[in-house]
Amino acid sequence: MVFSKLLCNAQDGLQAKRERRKEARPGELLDAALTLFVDKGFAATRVEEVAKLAGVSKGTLFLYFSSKEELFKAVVRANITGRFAQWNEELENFEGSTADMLRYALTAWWERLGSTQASGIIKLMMSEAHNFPDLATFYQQEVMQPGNQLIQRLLQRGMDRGEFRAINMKYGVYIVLTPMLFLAMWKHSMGAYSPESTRLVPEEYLATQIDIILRGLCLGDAPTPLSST
Amino acid sequence: MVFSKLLCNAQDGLQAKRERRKEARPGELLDAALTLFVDKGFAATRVEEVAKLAGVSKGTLFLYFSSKEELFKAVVRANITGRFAQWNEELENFEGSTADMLRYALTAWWERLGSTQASGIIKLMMSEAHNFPDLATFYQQEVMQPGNQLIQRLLQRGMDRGEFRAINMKYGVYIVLTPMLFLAMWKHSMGAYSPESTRLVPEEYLATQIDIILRGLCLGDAPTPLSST
DNA sequence: TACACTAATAACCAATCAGTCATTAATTTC
DNA sequence: GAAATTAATGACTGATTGGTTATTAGTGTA
Repeated sequence: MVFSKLLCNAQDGLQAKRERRKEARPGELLDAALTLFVDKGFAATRVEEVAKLAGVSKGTLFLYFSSKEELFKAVVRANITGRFAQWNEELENFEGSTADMLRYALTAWWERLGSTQASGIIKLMMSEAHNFPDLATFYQQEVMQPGNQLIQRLLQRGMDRGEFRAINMKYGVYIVLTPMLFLAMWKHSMGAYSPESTRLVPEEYLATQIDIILRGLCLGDAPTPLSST
Repeated sequence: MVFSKLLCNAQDGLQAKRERRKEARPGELLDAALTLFVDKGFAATRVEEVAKLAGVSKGTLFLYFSSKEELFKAVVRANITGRFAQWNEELENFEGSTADMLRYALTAWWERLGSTQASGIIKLMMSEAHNFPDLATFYQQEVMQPGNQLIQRLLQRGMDRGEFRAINMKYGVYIVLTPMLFLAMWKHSMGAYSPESTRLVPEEYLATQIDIILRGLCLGDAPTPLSST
């Protein structure tokens, strides 16, 4: 995070000395853009605000990014793509039960992505996908697809080892995906407006969801009343 | 739906005769606004487009709605608020098991809201809540809060009758809420960009989720490996 | 210190768009 | 069928903002 520097630049009103820092600018602009896009959405964010938060003029921003949309794409690329390598490896070498593996995967997701600013990008994508088809396609290929495969391998392991019951793989993936996406969305939208009594603590929410999923997924007789209508 | 009329008005280029229809205008404008807001989001929708789709001029729109934001509020009011009366009553008088009641509630939600244009409003609220605080508050009070209570009563019934195991009520509500919100979001965002092989069929998705939830919620021993890390 | 190079700026432009209002015309009344 | 009423219009305004460019100034070199 280059943020203390950023804020410093932006703050002092008295004609901050004009600095030439060709290397640092793109990263600082990207950080500023992430913050504002996450906070206000794509359309509502003004490029001039981004520039200001990064401590440069609007003209400078366009020196490094050819348009607002390119800036957006760069933010996504910088923050999400490429996280999967480490994750894949970790799970590849996981030793314990698949139930524990699922717990680990979801918890790690929360700690490394969900609880950080990066989760705002997920919300952003869900919110603006429809208005930026090419970005949606990019995100689908770079993020959703690898994520899907990762979850799928996890579930397959559980079934292969006789820990999980056999379920339709497609919807199994969504079972795991759903609480993650919900959490990322909720945190950045209605969550802020729910009254104290119903306010969600992310870690507790995740724990509950994991518990339900595992009860529903693991082998064993289905409990009491499961008659279909 | 007043839509055939709408489209007809909007279509024929040759100077459609100026009509005075004070009663019909608001409803037609509301329908047009719903369509465009759902399709493009609040910020990206131009009031002039709404007017055009409704077959009137922009000036006429402002004759019936004092601002774009008021128009948005009116759309929410017309499409979501007030659905709860019928629903509450139906569930109040429900006879069968609580598992069946949950199945019924979620299926009914899908048929009456989720599968219609109205689900777009849910997506819209999640997407733009942060930028329109007063609207978010309104939605929280008029939609989220009654919905919460409805689910809570359902879960309480299950526990009171010894069908569900005792769980923390707050997170129990989110267990039921999550798949609904996910479905509404997904359908209007990334869903359109996922490849055929992972494309979700809403009814099947819901059925899977209900199954998992009920296995996780209903009484009975927790299946095989549930050791915590 | 003078010069060359280019990072950074700020004034500017063109387009967009929510909201207004004087004017027009459909309908009702007498 | 003329006058009165008001639904509907569309040209206009003012504010905003993405993007451009001529100018300014920091930095390294000789």
